[in-house]
Amino acid sequence: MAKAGNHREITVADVAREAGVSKAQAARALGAYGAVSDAVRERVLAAAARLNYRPNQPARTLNTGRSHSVGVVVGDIENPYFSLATRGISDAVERSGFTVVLANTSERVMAERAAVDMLMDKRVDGLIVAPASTGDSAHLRAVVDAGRPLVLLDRIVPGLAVDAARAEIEPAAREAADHLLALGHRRIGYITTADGSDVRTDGPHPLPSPVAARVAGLVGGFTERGLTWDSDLLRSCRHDEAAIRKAVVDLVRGPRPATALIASDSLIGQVVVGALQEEGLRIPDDVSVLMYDDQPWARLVTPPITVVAQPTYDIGYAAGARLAALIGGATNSPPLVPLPATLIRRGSIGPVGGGSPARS
Amino acid sequence: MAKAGNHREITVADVAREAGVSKAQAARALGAYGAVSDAVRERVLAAAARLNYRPNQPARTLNTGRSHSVGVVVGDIENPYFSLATRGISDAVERSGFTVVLANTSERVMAERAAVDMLMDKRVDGLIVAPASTGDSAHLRAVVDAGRPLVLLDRIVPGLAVDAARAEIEPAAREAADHLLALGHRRIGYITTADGSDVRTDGPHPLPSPVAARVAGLVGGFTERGLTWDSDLLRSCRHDEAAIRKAVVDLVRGPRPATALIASDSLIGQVVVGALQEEGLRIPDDVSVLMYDDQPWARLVTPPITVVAQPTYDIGYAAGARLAALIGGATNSPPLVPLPATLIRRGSIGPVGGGSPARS
DNA sequence: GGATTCAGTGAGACCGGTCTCACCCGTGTA
DNA sequence: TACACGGGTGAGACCGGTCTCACTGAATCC
Repeated sequence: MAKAGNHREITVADVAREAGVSKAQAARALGAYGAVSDAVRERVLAAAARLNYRPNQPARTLNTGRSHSVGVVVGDIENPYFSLATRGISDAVERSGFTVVLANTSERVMAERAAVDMLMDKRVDGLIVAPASTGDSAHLRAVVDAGRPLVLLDRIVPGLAVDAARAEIEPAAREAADHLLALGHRRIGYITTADGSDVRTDGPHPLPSPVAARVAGLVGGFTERGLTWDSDLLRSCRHDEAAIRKAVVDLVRGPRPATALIASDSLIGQVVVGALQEEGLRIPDDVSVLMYDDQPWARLVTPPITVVAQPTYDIGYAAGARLAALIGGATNSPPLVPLPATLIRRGSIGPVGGGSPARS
Repeated sequence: MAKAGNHREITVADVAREAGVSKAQAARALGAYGAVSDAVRERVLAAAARLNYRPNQPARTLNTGRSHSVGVVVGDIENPYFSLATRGISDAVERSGFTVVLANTSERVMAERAAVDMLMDKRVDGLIVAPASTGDSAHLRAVVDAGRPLVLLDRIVPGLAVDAARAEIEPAAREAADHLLALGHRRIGYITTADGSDVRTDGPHPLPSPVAARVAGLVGGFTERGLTWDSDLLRSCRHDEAAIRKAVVDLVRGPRPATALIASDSLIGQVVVGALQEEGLRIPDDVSVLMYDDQPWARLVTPPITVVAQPTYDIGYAAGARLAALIGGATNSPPLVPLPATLIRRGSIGPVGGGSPARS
């Protein structure tokens, strides 16, 4: 009585008995493989329908090795970037008959490792991971060593030769930098929540993480003009509203205030815009704002926010489609290419000193 | 060579051989069940670590019947409501060692049925479903008949006696109605994307879907004052931006224009605010706006939007926690109670005719 | 001191499918 | 007519775990 299951599960054996054929034939008819006569197939299918038979996937997985599911490991599903990308992934893989097993990591490498292990134990057919760190990727290497298809999302891991679905950020970042510089901005604050270790403002970026690409575009604009971007203006804070607010205030109220602020994603952008409003600073008269990731609300606020938009859904879809192809063993499927990101000029970037001084 | 798996999987038998014990003992040590001497356990664990053994979950599931995963079926993960609720679910069930298998239905009952079937086939230990329809719930009934724990999210299905994690919408809806009525609004448009069949404006609502609860609160405010809400003002459109825009224009530009608009969720709210801006109508001077579901951007637009906020994350978390308890067979776990929704007054609702006439 | 208990152990059945293999039988071919 | 071929069939091994069961030997009991 402990288990409510007085409904014993219907198995192929039951169906076979009902249809008056062997278990093997019933399985063949139900699994649509091997040779089965029309008469037998019909009888089996009818019996299955009568008994309301449902196949046991884990049993099937056990000896085929295929689970028809893919693992998706993201930092945080409540982040609009990831939820939209996940939708794309989901749409793509479901077309190929896969289901999505989701894991959040809260951007913690330890949680990511645990999630990857668990998904591997579940024998997912493939994995899509938005790696929390560019270093510390032994668990990802283990995935490819085990021969399980892996596609990265949004971020690249140096030295890990796997496909990555992402946007080509740097040109748009550069365009945005040019836009700001042309309007006289020199003190441009950059606010991100990535770990400091992920961002390098020095030296070349052979395999940049998306944040590094954003920063690289900015730096490129400065250097081309013989200027240097003051890297003190880079604020890498905890993913925490108060920390972001503090960074904003620091940047715009400091001794040498920033005249423009770049938010590394839309979650940060929300806080930046809110903090500026609370500080009584007008956009773009007092402070110009650029946000990464377009969101519907960016057009709704006053002024509408200038953004660098990524085709997030498409990135997710491409990741899912590519993974499905890899699982299918399709060697002819083209590898992933970065999708273009575009600068959308709206009203949140204006000339330096466009308004009356905010203070003093 | 077709299969890349030259790395044959390590099994308990391999570990047993390596440790010099029987398969049964190795399994017991690894699975932490049964009686095992310290010496054997130590040897087995060491051997497992040496061979880098990982358990095969599907095999485990096959004969325990437990997959340690729960299915989550939502309309659309890219909807902020669902992505936040999913995060809550995920956090809750992961605490109990479950992983989340996600399925989007695009609010189509057919897709929902297919998703539920697939998840049942995968032998998920329990299911959380945001049902697309209040009717047509045979597939959900089948879940409970099969003895598999089920928790509904956000919506209720009449006649289906299962827990539902949701907000108590009606009081807040009523408060919002009173707020609008007190400011003189009589022509209040309501825009939703639910199927028309889900909304009843007539008769009692013993088990209302959330949309019905929202409408019921509105209607209640009218009837208490001896007024009637003109149900022509209810627009139930396809989930499609153009359709929503058209509904907005119809309502505010018709022969007897609405003076206030209620958006049934934040996705609709975005479109409503955008459409109003494009129409050159000022909020709240020309049209007042109420939105369901608070979103960070609602505070950012000018004026900030008055909303009915739900504790979405908590609703998801409660659903996940309850499901985990049900799976664990905990009969002492309290059933779910609706969480309070609250009206947050910001600046988007004003008196009727607060501004100069918009036209004519 | 003999009976009882019980932790510890290994053999092997079992979960519900898939798949190999041997076999049957009707047809086409030499 | 003898033989090869191949679709259709059933018995049973197998996937990788769990779990029952019988058995051992040491500790406990009377």
